[in-house]
Amino acid sequence: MVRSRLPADMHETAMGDEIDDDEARAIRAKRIIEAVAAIPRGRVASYGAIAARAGYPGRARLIGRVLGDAPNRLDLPWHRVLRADGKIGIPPGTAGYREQCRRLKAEGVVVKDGRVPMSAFGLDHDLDRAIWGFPI
DNA sequence: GGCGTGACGGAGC
DNA sequence: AGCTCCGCCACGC
Repeated sequence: MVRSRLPADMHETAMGDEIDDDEARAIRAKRIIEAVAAIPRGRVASYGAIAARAGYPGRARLIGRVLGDAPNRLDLPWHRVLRADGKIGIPPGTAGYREQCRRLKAEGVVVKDGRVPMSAFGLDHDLDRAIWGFPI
């Protein structure tokens, strides 16, 4: 059993439990998948927000990696994850890009030129409404 | 063990 | 809005 040397997984081993790199990857994937699964239908979140919510702040790129490896499960709303500016992260012209557009529009999310207005569909929208009583 | 790459993000211009 | 850098870091050569 090899202790994980992945820098960001050190907190996993801080309690003294021995884990190898594969297990560390599995834990990361699980947390990230759960965070993605928690995005409500018709709403979107940024890679960075999911990273933070999964316990990996500042590591937005990790989310793209995990989602890229994850199977295209129908029950995993991977399409609700976008760049911070609302743009689709998958390179335009690819099948994945078109699929993401399709799945977003299918649940009422507005996609214009490969971009979603985060102010209207991002989770902050709900937060602002909860705090202020209306979207700001 | 370097090195380039990327489904990122923020700052600066 | 767009375009550099720069920090980030797992992966595959």
